[in-house]
Amino acid sequence: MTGRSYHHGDLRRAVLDAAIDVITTAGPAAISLRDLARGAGVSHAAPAHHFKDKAGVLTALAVEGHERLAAYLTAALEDDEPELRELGVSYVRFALDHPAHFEVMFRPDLHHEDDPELVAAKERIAGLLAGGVAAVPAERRGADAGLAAIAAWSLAHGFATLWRGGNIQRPASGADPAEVFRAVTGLLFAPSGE
Amino acid sequence: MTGRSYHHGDLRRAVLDAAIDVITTAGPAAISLRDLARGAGVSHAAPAHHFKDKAGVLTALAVEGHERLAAYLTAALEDDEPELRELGVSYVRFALDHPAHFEVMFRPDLHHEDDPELVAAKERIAGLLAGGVAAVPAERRGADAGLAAIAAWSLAHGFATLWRGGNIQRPASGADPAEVFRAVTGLLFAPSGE
DNA sequence: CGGACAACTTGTCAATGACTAGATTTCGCG
DNA sequence: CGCGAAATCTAGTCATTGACAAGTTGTCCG
Repeated sequence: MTGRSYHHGDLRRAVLDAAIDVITTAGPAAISLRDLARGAGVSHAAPAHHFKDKAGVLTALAVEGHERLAAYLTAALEDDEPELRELGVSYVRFALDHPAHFEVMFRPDLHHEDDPELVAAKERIAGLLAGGVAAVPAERRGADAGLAAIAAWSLAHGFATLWRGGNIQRPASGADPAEVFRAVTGLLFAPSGE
Repeated sequence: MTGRSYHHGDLRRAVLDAAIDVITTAGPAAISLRDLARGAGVSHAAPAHHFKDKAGVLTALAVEGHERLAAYLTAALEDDEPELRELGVSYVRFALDHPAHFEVMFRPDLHHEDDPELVAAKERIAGLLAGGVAAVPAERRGADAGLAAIAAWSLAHGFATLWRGGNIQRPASGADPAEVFRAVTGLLFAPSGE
């Protein structure tokens, strides 16, 4: 090894990390393959060898995001007595912890929609959510588990999205959004007391 | 008037409509100012006079979207005995009727965030939602109206977003998403029967 | 050691966003 | 009515970008 020469070592990860940075601070519209290449110290065409396209980079990010989300959700489900609420809280936490991934994951126009890895990752998430909801006792989630899954996912996803966009006026400044979300779920899933 | 000559007549609207078309079919990442100009039959720099920027076009679209959404929501609130559920259904219907607007409205990185018109339009929506929720009898929405508003908004927004992204497996193919959403709200807001 | 393969570079091309200067038209206002 | 200012649009330019092609360097395996 003659110092950093021809081969980068792990260009793929370097590009992904740089993309995460840019997206986090300036949004997905601001990424430029050439800029990512510059940041990694390689030529402008190097990234194309790992991700065929610009969309390829974002597709890879989306896949990675789904994988990380899966980790969050499985952690919440590993609890002895999994609660629907905690599943949602995990979802929200993921969105806040990994904003760049979250940003790209649900933007089909930015990536290769039919990428097999992406499709598989999406299915895994859907399965995790459906399974997690179904595991909750029917008295606490209604008769239709499928509908309950849609409700839970919608609530968590909407909350995370709106919060990130600054559309939700924070009840108490500096409040932990995940805690706010917890309060919201309490309101919805147990309106008759608790 | 010597036929269509120098002045277009309503270039602003023509550009916006063209943008709506492109976004609807290919997403916001696919718009190009020059392309929009071509579609309107004007020179490549003409749009810049109505919308300073590319972001300016999207900002205008976001403002317009908020205005249309406000119309949907006020219509739902004009009911004699406004129901929280119908407010949500209106929200979902708007998202499905005007996908391009909806797509842009919650994407801060695409427009000029501090545009006064945009800020005002956003505040109007937030006010409508908060007011609509507060008008619902406290027994049917819990004690904390602010929290209820967040819940309702999150649910409707998440559902609309996920549906549009194809993340929700349609319970019955061809089902009206707004009806599915109605079922979802029934599940959440009245879990103890109804 | 030799060739196949992967990783990277250099060069190129059309397209784009933004900017400038100038042409044409409309409109306010005396 | 008429003139000048402002609005609208055109034409030209520049740096940047994504994609592609062809060549270079390094690695690995038989």
